[in-house]
Amino acid sequence: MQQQIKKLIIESIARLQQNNKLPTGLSFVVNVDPTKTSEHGDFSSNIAMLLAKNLRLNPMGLAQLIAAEIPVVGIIKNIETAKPGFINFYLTDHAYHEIVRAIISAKEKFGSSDLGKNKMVMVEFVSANPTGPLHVGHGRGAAFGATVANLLKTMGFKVHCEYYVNDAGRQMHVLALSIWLRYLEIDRKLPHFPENGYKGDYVIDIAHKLKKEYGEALHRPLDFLYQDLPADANDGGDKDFYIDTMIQRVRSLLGEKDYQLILQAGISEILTDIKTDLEEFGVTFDEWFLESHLIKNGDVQKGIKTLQDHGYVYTKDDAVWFRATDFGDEKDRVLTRTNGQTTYFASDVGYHLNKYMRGFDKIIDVFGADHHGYAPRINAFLKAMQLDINKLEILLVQFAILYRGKQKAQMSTRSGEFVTLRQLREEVGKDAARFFYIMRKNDQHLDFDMELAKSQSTDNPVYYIQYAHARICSVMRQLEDKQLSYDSESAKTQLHKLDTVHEKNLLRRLTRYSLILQAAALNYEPHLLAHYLRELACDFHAYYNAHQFLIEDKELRNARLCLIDATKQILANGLTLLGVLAPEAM
RNA sequence: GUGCCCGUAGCUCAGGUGGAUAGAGCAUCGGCCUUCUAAGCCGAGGGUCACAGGUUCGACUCCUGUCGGGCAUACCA
Repeated sequence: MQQQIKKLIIESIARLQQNNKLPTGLSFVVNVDPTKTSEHGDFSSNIAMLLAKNLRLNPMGLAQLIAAEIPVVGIIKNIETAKPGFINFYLTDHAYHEIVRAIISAKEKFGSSDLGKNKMVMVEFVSANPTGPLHVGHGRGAAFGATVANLLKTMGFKVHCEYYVNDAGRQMHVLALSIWLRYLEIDRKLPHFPENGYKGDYVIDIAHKLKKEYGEALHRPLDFLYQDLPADANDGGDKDFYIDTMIQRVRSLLGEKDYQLILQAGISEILTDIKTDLEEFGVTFDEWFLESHLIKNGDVQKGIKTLQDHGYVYTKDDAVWFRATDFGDEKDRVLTRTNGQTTYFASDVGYHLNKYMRGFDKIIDVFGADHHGYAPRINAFLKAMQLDINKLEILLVQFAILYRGKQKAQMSTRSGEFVTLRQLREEVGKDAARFFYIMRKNDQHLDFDMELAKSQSTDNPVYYIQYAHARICSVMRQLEDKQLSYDSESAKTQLHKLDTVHEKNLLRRLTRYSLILQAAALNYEPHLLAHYLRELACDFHAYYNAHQFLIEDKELRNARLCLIDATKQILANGLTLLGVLAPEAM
């Protein structure tokens, strides 16, 4: 409808130019916006004010000139000009009814479009290190990424969801060490657990599984391990040096075969846990991409070598550096460390190279906010490789701060004191969690109040929306009890019966759905949809309280039921995109 | 110190590429269940859009500065 109105305006201006009422050769962009209040009609354009500026004309006069050239036919019921120079368009009732009919016939497909033209989009999200269960911070990335992916799919993009598994870095060794020490602790007391080790209970669980499977086969004499160890942090030493020394000793003590066995067992346990956790959260991936795979298949080295060939690499202090500062980063970045090992950044260079090679039209990285310093680095690399920077979209998800009432819940993977995503789901439920996570803009801090999410009351927007859906289902269920009928076919021609304020509001709201969906998808802003659904539910609840649907008047009953049927459909469509159930009864 | 994000009602937040009288929800106060689910509805109060300049027909929105908060500034991932 917006497009139609835009076209009408452009045609009007063209006619004015032909009649020499306006100069030719103007360049302008026509804006047509939905109005905030129905007093200003349904859509409004500021074109007259924009043109008046360049032409030095009176905006109001120009608005009237343009408006007078637009025929009042088709979807247009009326055109008015207002104060500074707005042109306001009023739609015919027929245009509104058309939307209802479209919803009823398109059903769950309503709102989707082919805007994406089957372009391939990769969305990489969550990508939490496989060193422990997902916590509530990861949950936000999961909900956000999954919803963005859903939205893009309905816009006709081909979406590929990917989880990048950092299974190759130092933290994996820390994990292996932590597991092995816990394994030993089952049978004996150890002098000290590393400050920087993973202290969560899940490590102990994995240790017990190893014990069950391998018995004491992984035991080793410990004299060597604890002999002349450097001091740990609790003794005023360096916790990294302490744990690295220990890892080295454990590797030689266990032998590479047994060491890898422990490490792989750890990764696979944790990864399986993450996978089922996300599945239960309604989040699935097309691919779990391993960092180790990237190293094995040579993509990391390939990335470094290409940079080298272009002369963007130098050696300093026996380390290999990328000249990131030449491409807008604040400092140069190490690719290969003095000890010969490649950095996380080197892996990411390889990974992004790999992503670009796979031929996606758009690549979206959803990062936690703590990675925001990372964007310039990646961009520097892309520029150096002369890859299209605009293909990559880095979306930052700010932290979710968990509240239990007014009490803040702190989290840290190392200390083992954190609220996991699983705990959150068990406490507030999947629906509330999914909704709360995307309720706020992604670059906004999120105060997640668990008490509120749990409460089954007015305060809770999830229930408010779901309740609207359930209410409509309930009405439909009671048709038979009351020995009434609903003829959806003839209802389509009886919509003119809808003329109350509540009905107009609801119709108006329904016409906005497609626009909101498009904005939410193309700007990666799922919160727009969440807010819209709340407003739609609000319009419905008001309508419900003001009027009866199951009434004697057959035509009016048909029309009203048709309207709430369409409302139900949009509620269901929207909730589904957000990963929230639309219950038939509550 | 430098970079990024943020500052809107008592609280939590919306306010596409500048638009009309700055909006929701919670909380507060006052009403509505012999009628389709009261997990609901109706009404009221509540604001120097952090502050100061600038750009223009018009600024919560864009620019500059100041103040305040968060995050980041590794040869960790």
